[in-house]
Amino acid sequence: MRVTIKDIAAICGVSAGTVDRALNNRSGISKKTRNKVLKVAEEMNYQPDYTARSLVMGRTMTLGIVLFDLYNRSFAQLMNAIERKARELGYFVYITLTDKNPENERVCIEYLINRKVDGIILFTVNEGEKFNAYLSKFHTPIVTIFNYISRDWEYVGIHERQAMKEAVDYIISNGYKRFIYISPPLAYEGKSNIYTQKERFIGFMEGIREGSASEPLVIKVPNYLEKLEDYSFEPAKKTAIVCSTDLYALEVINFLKEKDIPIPESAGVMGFDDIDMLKYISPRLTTVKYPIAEIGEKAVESIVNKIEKDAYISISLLGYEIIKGESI
Amino acid sequence: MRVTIKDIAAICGVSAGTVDRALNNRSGISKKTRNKVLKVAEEMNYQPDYTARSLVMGRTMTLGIVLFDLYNRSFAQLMNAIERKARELGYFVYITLTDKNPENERVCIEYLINRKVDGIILFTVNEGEKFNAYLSKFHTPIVTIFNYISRDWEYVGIHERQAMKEAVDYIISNGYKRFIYISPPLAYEGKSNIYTQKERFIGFMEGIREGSASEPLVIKVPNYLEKLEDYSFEPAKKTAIVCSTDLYALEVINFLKEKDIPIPESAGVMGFDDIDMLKYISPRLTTVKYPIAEIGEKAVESIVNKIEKDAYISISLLGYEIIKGESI
DNA sequence: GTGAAAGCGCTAACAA
DNA sequence: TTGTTAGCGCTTTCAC
Repeated sequence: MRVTIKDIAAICGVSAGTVDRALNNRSGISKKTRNKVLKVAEEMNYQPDYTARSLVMGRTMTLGIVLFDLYNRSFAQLMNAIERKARELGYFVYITLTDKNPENERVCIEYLINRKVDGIILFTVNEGEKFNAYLSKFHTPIVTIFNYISRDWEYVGIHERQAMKEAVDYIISNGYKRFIYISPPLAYEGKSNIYTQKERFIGFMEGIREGSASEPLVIKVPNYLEKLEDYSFEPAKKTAIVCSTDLYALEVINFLKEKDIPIPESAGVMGFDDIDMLKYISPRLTTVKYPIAEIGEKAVESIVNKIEKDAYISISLLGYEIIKGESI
Repeated sequence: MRVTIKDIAAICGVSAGTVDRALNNRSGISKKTRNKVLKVAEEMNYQPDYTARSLVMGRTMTLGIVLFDLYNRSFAQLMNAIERKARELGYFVYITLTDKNPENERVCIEYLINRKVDGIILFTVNEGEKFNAYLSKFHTPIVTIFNYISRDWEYVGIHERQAMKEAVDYIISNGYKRFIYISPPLAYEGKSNIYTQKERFIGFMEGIREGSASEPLVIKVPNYLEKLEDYSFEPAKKTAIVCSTDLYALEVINFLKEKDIPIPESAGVMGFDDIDMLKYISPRLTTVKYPIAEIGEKAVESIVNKIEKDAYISISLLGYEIIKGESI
């Protein structure tokens, strides 16, 4: 069996309370006893039982992370940053993946709550009043990232809308007149939280209007490449294909290459996210970069502050940058 | 405060034991009482406290995962598979990242042990007798993936050596006479567990010998691209650059493109891993594919079986496949 | 400075 | 069928 404080107490001829005082650096114990206890604990390779401690303390030093998967965007980098920062602050990380299933997400949240996580970092696919009320029930600190829910929850992200608008400005300044916008997630409007995607789209439309560009073709279907089949790409009427994430942009690039449509002469391509794989792909994709690791770190810092000092660290929206590649 | 079984017991006018029987579907309780308890629990939105249950049951229904990071190879896919399978079997997943730091890895393992995870899936960077003994101390089920430790621990992986040998056979059959092998991790020999990388290298050398190819240039340094600077790549003496992972191969491809060295005419490139990003990169990299998700699933199944039925499901090495791209 | 005792929320063995 | 009791390993309060 594992060594417990009782075992140590028996060997040292002291009480469990005293062992606790020694082990956890509490006051009201003599140097001599402390050293003796510490030495025995060391010798016996004592390892504290956190489940017991959690029960009595009511906290677990654990953060729960809810993502829909690890494929998309730069989630791997995000998780890396979260895990590192969390452990730096003494916390452990439960990760749960929801597969973009709203109901599944609630299951995940309840699992985390029941395991008494001290806080949750949530990239939700749920939305609305009802969900908001649902979250409130738990009285657990929650920080949302990417998909916004409401003012009730701390939010860490970037100014998606403005970033996309600026991207459009940049494209227009490069002489593009016609636009295609690709964002399949927009089809989930009303069914799932697509805040981030909607913001990007709004920013896109703002840019189009202010730049007096002609009415864009907006594609919201999963088989978006098929919709490009009939489109006539010609150098004379430069078309920019704006994609709401890099992964769509990469598919589009593959599509254009297959059709021998020159990039960026006949068709320009714009991405969003600046995933790290881009450096291996030519032409270098023009895209929007934002500090993904920082989002993770800030989220952790904020929630830990809430846990320990009962106040979130309010984060203003983080910066972004247009990466000027060869595809526009 | 949270609703506890005591609250429910008081309201229903029964004892805590009875509530427990109802909630956990145990025998020895009348239908009537059970329904009443269930109804009240539902109404009060009772949520069980797993920390308490864990303490008394001595298990947490949690698996700990130890990886060095999420950047490399197809770890995102691996984690996805592990998380999904684990939750399917009723387990939750703690993820810890070690940054390839052996000492850090031990800290992670102890954290997991102290949090009483029921089992650990370990992609270790440690090795040797001492580490083996260290792990034995914990009496916790462990399944190792990728980096092998010893017969003491269940292992899930592929036949790396044979896969690489077959890759070399394939390259030789394509008329390559000269070889360069790139594997910077080999420099950590003796300092860190590089089993997987060593196996691949051994397989490579076996292939070279059996194919009677000339002595290869083996590069084990981090700045491996510099070592290629002086090499003369010519169509007349076709050289194959074999990389121990796709990421090195992608860097090499970028390098060759920059130097205008035609692929595969003057230099062929071989990767290993078949990371999903390859489909966006041209030329299509020739590489070795293996079922990464299956590795995760099998590891989970095996360890859960050990936890619940005290026997690992022994996994024979999983299959692999040479993906014939355009780079060889 | 130290010990004794109560209790965190739940499970399980034993009585009734 | 149900209640009672005794913990799981730790923290914390209150005596001494």
